[in-house]
Amino acid sequence: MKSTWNQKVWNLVKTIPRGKVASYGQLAGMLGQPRKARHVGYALHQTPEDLVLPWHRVINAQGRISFSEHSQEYLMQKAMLEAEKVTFQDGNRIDMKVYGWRPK
DNA sequence: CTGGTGACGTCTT
DNA sequence: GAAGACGCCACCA
Repeated sequence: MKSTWNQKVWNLVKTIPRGKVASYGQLAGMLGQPRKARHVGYALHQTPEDLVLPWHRVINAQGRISFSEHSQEYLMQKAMLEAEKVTFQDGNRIDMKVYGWRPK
């Protein structure tokens, strides 16, 4: 099977350690395509239901969840992160200095 | 092939 | 700090 962009993204997201978070732009940069940050998010949106991914560990460059605060997705993602001991500042922002994934 | 869409990022007011 | 404009390009109809 040919490797599509989506599959590369999914494969990378699977490597994010528990308790850490990464931004869309950061993931895109790891794939050698810093300008495709938007497509990282798009790829996650296209994730099949039978594929289990730690998608909740992916946030935007602002350290915020990209969903609306009123959405069910936002609440679920936040809950998943807090379950991994990831705390929020001001109730809705993540401190990237502390929880940012720093791969070597 | 063409066009619309969009879990984003960066620059400019 | 906040808000708007623009660029980016994979995927789908």
